[in-house]
Amino acid sequence: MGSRMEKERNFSEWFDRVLLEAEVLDTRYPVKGFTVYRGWGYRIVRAVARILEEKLEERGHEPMLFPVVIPEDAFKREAEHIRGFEAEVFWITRGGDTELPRKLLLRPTSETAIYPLFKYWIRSHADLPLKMHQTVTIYRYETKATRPLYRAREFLWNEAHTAHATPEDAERQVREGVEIYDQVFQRLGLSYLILRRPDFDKFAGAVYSIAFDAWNPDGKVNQIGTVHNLGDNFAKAFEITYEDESGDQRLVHQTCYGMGLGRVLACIIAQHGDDHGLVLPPEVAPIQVVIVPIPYKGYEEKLKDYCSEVLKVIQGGGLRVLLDDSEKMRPGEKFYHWEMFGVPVRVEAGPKEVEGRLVTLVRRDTLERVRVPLDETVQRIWALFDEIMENLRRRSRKALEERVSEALNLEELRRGIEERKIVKVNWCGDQDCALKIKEEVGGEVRGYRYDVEEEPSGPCIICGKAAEKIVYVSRTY
RNA sequence: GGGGCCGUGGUCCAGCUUGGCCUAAGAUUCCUGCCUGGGGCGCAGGCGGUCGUGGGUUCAAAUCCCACCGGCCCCA
Repeated sequence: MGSRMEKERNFSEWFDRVLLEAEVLDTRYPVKGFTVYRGWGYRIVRAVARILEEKLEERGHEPMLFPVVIPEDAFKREAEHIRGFEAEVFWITRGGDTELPRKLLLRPTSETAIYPLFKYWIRSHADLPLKMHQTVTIYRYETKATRPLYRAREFLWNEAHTAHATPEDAERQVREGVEIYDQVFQRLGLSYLILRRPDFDKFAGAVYSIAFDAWNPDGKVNQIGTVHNLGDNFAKAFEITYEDESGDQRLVHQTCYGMGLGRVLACIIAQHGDDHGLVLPPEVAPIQVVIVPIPYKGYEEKLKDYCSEVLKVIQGGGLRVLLDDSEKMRPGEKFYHWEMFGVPVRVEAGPKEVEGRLVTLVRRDTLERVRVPLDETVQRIWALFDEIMENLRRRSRKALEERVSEALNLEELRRGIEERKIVKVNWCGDQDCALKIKEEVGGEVRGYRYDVEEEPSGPCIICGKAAEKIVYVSRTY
């Protein structure tokens, strides 16, 4: 492809092209809202999932796998929850040509699948806390426009569900959930705001919700994870009780949290990518190092031997490496190719390197090159990985900071949203004022900072009454 | 929920207004061969299309009409 791709100028087009050319997805599957993960994309997603699963299991979450179908009666147990999801449910009403006596639905999230079993598993305080997680696909009949990775009707996520003896322990668990997600996202070099959602926007059935809103080049925030305190709402609906030390039956307190793996992938692509394509954090790159030989007449044999040696050395360093010795592409073409795929480090080896027993290293994030001795190569690559991550993290954080602005009146807010900013405003806490904001400027009140205390700097931007919180307003996916 | 735009070999797209010279043009990709080789090189030859799907109008439809499927954008 000869033409330029400009991420900042036309994000949407850039994104679609990267998905296609870097073989992340094939969006041509002929059903709205359903897409195919191709090898490169799926390997990245699995790497992200692996990091998360490891962390969850370190912290005592047991992996499980629940069925995709939920019976109608279980789904309808918790009133708020139904209200939140009913409009988006895919129903199974027939088997062959038999009408099912009991309708089934495809999970839009798994609370109502899992909690009836929690009731079996939890008998006494000794069974608590109960912590599980699963990585599965979920199904939501989205009525808004679908978008690959950002908003689909089938998507991959990991969800964790926990049950506790006390509200305090559930509170502690919420903090743990936030911490785990924060650590995973930090490892990927992503930047986001951790916001407590306003009550009108919390998860259906929750007491409150916390969300990770990541910045996106087009100015719409990307919700990559949420953590909910469910209180005893579901425990009441599903009669999940335990016997405490004094022999009384008590309701459990629950939490759940979910990470949208497709959205995390979108976030990696959107935050780190550049006009050459993907830029992958080394930890999740399917191939971390690609060796590109630079042939020259009369050097064929020597070069081939040298490249095999380089390959062995790098493999010996525990790196996922590919020697691209195909003759289909010229070196320059290979450079562009592997840059599109986001391979973190390229190793070039030509006549000069053969002579001096050197290699040329090129880092993907800055495209800077450096020539180093072969016997230092492995350690230099590992060091480069650290530098790349540090740079990606710094760049992304700076981009977030530049995207956040403040507004003291509606006009400033409108301008901020038009400029694709995430705008801080004073808010009284009234839902009507939040609705007014959306009507007037098109951005939504996403909530207030969870990890940082922020005092309002003036009255509510809409009604002028005393402000309760500083909230962040942004367009959304 | 409302409005607009779009769908033509793998990809990007011309043709559609004014139906017939369309047996569908071009670029790119892909295949064969030669030549190359430190940033998308060059030459020659070749493969590849139910014009999104279904119906309708017509002597004649990629082109006009209807429905559906899929995609994009804007607004609420």
